[in-house]
Amino acid sequence: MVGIDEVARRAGVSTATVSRALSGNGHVSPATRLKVKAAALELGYVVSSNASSLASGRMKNIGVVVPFLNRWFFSSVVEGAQKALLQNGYDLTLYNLTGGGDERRSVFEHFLLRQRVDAVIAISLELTESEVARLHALGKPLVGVGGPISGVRTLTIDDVAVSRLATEHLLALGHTRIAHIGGNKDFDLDFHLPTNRRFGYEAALDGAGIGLSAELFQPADFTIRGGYRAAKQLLGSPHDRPTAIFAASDEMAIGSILAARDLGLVVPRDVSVIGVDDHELADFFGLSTIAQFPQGQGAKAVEILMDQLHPGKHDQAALNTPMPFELIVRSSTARPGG
Amino acid sequence: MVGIDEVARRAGVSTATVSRALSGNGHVSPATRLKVKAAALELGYVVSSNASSLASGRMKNIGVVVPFLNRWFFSSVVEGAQKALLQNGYDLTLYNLTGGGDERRSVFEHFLLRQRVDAVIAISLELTESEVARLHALGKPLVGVGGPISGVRTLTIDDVAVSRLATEHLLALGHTRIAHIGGNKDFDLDFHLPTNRRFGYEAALDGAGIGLSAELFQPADFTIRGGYRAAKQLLGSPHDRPTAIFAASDEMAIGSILAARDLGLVVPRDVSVIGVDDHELADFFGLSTIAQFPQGQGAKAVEILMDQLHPGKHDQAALNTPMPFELIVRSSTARPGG
DNA sequence: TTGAAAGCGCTAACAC
DNA sequence: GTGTTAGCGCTTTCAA
Repeated sequence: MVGIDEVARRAGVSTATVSRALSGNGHVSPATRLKVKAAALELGYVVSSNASSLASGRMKNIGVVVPFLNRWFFSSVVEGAQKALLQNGYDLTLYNLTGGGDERRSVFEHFLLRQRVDAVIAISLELTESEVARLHALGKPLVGVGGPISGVRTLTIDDVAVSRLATEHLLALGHTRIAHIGGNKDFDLDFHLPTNRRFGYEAALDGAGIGLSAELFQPADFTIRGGYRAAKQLLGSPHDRPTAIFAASDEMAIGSILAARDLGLVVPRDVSVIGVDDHELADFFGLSTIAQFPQGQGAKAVEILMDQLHPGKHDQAALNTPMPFELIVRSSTARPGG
Repeated sequence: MVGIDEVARRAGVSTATVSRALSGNGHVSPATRLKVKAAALELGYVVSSNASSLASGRMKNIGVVVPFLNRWFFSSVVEGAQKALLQNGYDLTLYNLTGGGDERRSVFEHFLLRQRVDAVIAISLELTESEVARLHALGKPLVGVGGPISGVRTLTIDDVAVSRLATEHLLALGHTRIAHIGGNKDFDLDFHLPTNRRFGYEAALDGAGIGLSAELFQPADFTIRGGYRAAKQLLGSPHDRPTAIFAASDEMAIGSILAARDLGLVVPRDVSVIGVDDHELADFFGLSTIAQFPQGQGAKAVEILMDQLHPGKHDQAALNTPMPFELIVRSSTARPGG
């Protein structure tokens, strides 16, 4: 590996100047900078991140903690964050908590502590108090995406508004018997969002002067399979079948569409279905949905961290921008009986 | 941050001894080791990975390069690798090439070179010659998973055997008009496996004395949507409709099942469908498939790297173990007309 | 604007 | 088995 001193010699300057020219910290005359960059390029020099980090205290590395990796939302957020980090010259170190237990503990008690990251992004994570404490003890910037972490700045769509919008879309079409498939209590512990989505649904019905009825709610686990089961329950009822279903995730909505088909119902003629996410499969199934943009959320998280890490370097990101969402109407929703 | 010298003072030993006791390198008396560990725990000491890496040349970090993250196979491999790395005290730094172009170049020309990783795992990546050259220039262990990299040890299932097995399953059930949905040429450039899967299919038919016919092959892009389109083409044919479809991925197989349903065909009565992967949705759709175990592949890649990084520490992993696969029969395959 | 030199916190010879 | 000490390769005062 070629080191900084070789570059210095080649460029006829000191190592200090090379460091300044390449990192952009401190002033170097344009001429020198050019010489140094040329020398570095010719020699194929790349800084040793360890030496640089040790000397400067900057790691150029962000830790990203996720509870799962093989779910659309999580991997999309990571993808968005990765791309943004790359552009800023940062690495992304991934900590996947799937499996829980020991792994989870060692991530918080060991891995995150070894001075390897400048900041942490926690995705849809419900953390214990001691975990939050450890994170704060790091003394490093921390931002959450998609899930509430007590005392931590979190990027998330307004779940109440999202589900209200979805429900209002159905109401506007003329539906009055609207079922909801949302998170069950177990899930709630980890995400909290199911509850909020339920609130929005209830608020919308309320606003339309429609009473809630318990048999129009089914809990499920945010998967296609879970949505399928829940929808079968709702649609199998011989009396007063709902004419529309609002599922708190696209995967559950897709499960609902499949359940409807298996019951011989035609979507949207017999039942309308709307989800939340704009999952990659939503388009294929013609699913109406409220899109959220997880990659944008990942990128935004990075932007905020960069602001904190390099104050003044970027335009200060508005710290309380709510994340955008958008109703996308496809072919799974229509007027009842239409 | 508490440093090694504080621990040394607290334990009444030198920093060298602390280093030895904590890292397990070099000999320390059991009594001393205990004292040191206790002191470290009390003080909440965790080594600075930078200082450690700089001094030792070991990064305790593996780079993982993936072309996509939000596909089941990739995220599963990463998950498996992550878990195995964690157990070995290693971090995982992720490089996602999605988007290609600039990002891709900077990963190879910058990020991987800054001495941050001890080794690299490349997942299903078709690399250019110059990229392979750069990787080799790192002088670090390198292992591929699921895709062929010229001159690099790669972990993969035997695609020919896999597709032969799938096809033979259909043949054994009595099918003779067996269609195949495989990769198209564009995809081939990146993966190569489609071709191999097609070979196995052809070999199996050949072995059964059944001639190939061009209209029984449809290219697709490994997604549900692609499989759906391809299957519509195959099953929509008014004459000599195939009685079975072997799709080179579960996602395409699921697309085929949905296409069959939309055409009014019943699976498996009118058409049998088999895929490859054992995707998380396979079970839900009752899909017969050849399972591969991506998490196991990720874990295996780590095992091999650990062997190379710490010779003698682990049992030498047999370097040429082919990755396992397994026929899983569910309800999407049956005797023709059954 | 540039150079000299003192560390950053740890590991690994080398001595004892 | 343990301590002493010289770096690892860079960044950053401080002086010039």
